[in-house]
Amino acid sequence: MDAPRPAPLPVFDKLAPLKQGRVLEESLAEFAEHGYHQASVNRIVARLGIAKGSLFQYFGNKEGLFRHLFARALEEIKAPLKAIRDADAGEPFPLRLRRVFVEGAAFARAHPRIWRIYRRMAAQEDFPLREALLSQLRGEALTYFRELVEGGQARGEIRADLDPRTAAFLIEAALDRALSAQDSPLLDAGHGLSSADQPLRAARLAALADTLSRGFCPPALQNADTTQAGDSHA
Amino acid sequence: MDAPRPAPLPVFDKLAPLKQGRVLEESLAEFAEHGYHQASVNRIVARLGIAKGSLFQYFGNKEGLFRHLFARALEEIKAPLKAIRDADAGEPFPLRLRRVFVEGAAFARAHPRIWRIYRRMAAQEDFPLREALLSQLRGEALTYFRELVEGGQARGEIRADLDPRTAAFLIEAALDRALSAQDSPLLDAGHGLSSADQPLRAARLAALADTLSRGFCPPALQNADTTQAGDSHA
Amino acid sequence: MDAPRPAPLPVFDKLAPLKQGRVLEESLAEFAEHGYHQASVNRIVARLGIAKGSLFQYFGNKEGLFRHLFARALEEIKAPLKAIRDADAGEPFPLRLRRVFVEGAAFARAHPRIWRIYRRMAAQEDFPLREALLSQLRGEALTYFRELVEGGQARGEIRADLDPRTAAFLIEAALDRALSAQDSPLLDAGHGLSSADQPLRAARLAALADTLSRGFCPPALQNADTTQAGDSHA
Amino acid sequence: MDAPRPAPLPVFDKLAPLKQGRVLEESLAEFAEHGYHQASVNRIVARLGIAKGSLFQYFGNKEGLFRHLFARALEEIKAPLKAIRDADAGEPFPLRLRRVFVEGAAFARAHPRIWRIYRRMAAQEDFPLREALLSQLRGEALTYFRELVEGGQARGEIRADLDPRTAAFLIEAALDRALSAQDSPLLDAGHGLSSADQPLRAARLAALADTLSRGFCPPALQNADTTQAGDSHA
DNA sequence: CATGAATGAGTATTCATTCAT
DNA sequence: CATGAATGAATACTCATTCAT
Repeated sequence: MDAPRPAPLPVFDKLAPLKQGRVLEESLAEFAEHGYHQASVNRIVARLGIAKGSLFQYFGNKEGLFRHLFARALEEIKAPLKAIRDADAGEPFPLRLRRVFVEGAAFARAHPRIWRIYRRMAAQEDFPLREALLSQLRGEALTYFRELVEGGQARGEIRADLDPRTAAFLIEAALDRALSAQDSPLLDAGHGLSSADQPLRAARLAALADTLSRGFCPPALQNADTTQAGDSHA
Repeated sequence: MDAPRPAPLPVFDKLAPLKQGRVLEESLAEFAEHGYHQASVNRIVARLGIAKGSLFQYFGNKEGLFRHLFARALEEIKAPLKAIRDADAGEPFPLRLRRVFVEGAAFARAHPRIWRIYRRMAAQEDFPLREALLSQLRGEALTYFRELVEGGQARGEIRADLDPRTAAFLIEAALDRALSAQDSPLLDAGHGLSSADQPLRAARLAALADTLSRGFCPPALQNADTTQAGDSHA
Repeated sequence: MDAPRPAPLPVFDKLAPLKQGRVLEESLAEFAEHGYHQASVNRIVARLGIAKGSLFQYFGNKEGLFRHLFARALEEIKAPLKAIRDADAGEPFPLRLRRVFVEGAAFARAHPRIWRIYRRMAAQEDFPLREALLSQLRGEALTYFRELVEGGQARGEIRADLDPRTAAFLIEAALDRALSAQDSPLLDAGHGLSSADQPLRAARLAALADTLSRGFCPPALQNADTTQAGDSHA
Repeated sequence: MDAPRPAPLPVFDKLAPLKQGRVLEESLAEFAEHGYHQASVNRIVARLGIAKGSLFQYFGNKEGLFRHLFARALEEIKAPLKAIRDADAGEPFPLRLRRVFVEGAAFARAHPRIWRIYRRMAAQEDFPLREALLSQLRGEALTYFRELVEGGQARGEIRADLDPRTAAFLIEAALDRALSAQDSPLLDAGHGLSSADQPLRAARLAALADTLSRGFCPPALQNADTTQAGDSHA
């Protein structure tokens, strides 16, 4: 379960990139729809129309498939995430936080299957890679949020006595829930994040970010409202 | 044989309460450890040292066991949760929010298996009862938080232009993550909530609540700090 | 399977006759509906609202129940069957054969559950008692039919060169199928025996008997038609 | 996974014909010996010495196996049955009826397991395919018999006032019982059809056919005995 | 290197039978 | 003597994994 197999998978890499793509696509879909244990190798090869043995030749076993899959997915994700991260270095904190929510939501919408797998992994103890990936991903996110906060403090936009880790924790919690609510009306519970109405969603995301921001700002800045509108919504 | 089996399970109720307790304990543990699908009836009866048939005589089938389990758990939970809810009606909002976090955390610590099952249900699409329970539980929580906020607004402790739903959403997100972080260092990521140090945990919880509160308060009240200490921690 | 247990069942006999009756009724129904193996002791006790252990105390086991059941059923049946047998000793053969069909059909209609069990027993190799009961019942029937035929021969109503066993075989085959067709449209296949129209059924039964009779009669009697009408039917 | 699985079973068809044969043989035997519900997939794979999963890979499930089995059996049967049907179109009715009995009996002897399964299906209400197959098979048989009779009527060999359906019903009943009697002394009850003595069996079959024929013929033909011998037997 | 038939330990579930109360 | 909880071998069925072709 936590055995070796960091194998470089020479077999799969030699495949036609087109086929590689299809394999990864369908596998990703299966894991997103059913989670790790409930995902069925039989179903994957059926979707793909390839031999069952091939998948095992490519990846050794189910876990190998998942590891490879997720590793590849992470690579594809890194660039856009880094882009979000670096794009707005100079702007004031509340705007940056808004952007984090809005772009984070856009990202989750753009990669719904990866997002779903990530959510399942976070809640399910027996996912392979859970430990490694969770600590890495979350670590990066928290570090980023902390730096965001610390930057704000350096510029006096955030009160100095706020522990950046506390702020980062809240940001991450709110963002995670907001993104989850997006594709599950049950989790959204009427808040509007799972609505099909894009402007409404944007407004709700902004409201969340702004309300958090307010909690972080020094009293002096409280009136200087960075948010033009209030956040009442239909 | 072809009924939907909402039956009142007369068999199990007649068992010696001691045995009932053991059965519920071990089953709860199995579901908490493995989730619904991965939980094994075989393993449960092995843990219990009883015959396979017995469990089916008690609950009809796996889903019946789970439903019974969860129904019982909910009943046991209701009272303490209501107690938290009603205890502090007269106090100022920030104190009430703190209490929500502290008591919520105490509750999750006291019922770690129920909490785990709940988290799995929220993330896993194919849990039985998921829809019903999630909408009920979350609905109640959000309603409570909203009323908390609206009460604060009525007393001028919270700015009037804050949408109570936004506030409730943030509270719920933060609380949920805080409670999850408690029993999983991975989710905690060094924040201190999964630490064995109870005062530290309490301080961290308070810090989360206070930082949220601050975001909700009107500017006038920002200085009247309800939290004596800052929230820096080792 | 062919073990002892001819036991006199002292326990069951001491029960209140009313309860005895219910037990036999419901058991008979279960075996008629599901056959021997598919019949469920669980279901029987559920129908009866008695303890599972009781049934085993009464009859030892499932097979014991069935044996007792069937024995009792046979006893109840004997009298009416004998009545049919003896009622018409003086009449001409064709009339007697008609009566056999009509009264046989009436009997099967009056005791549908016993008839069904009998049919299942005849086709299913692993019914308990199959051997004993089948050879007894069929033996009696064939003997009766043979005597019927021999009586007819003695009176010159049936040609002398007809082997009575052949005739008896045909009668039994036709009767058995006619009775079976009565409660199964599939077996009837549009012939009218499973119809709700009683006169039609009677006509069809008579037609069957008469056509057989004709095959048995000596040429001289062929014109003296005992059947007023032909047998065309809607 | 949720389809009704009318699937063409690509797996089994690719097996070595020798193995295919063994699988079908043993399965057929199991169903013939025990009927549908009492037949055990475990037992079948044990007989075959193959893994349990294999059978399910071939046929999907127990019912799929049975359906395939029966479909194959029907195909193998069709040709010889049609041969019987068409062989003797020009001959007089009594000879044709004899041939039906003799060849029918030969057929049942050649395919005893199929015959047994058929009998069980007819008596057991909950066989898969029962309705479809019974109505089809019996329909075809009755139609054939009716045409046989109508042909006889057209040529004046059978009296015009005989309802062909009545005649067909009797033929089918007698034939069915005769075939059943062949492999069960119990059903035969000393008539000679289950005897090992082939000429005796043939004589008894002929006697049954002839006696029926006689019942169908017009008076004028009664003396013109198509059967050289009477039908007395040892 | 692709194939896909073979595997068998695993799953949930049933049910006649026993026996302590 | 009635009770009904306990039993466990039986059932049909699944699925990741292997390996001969």
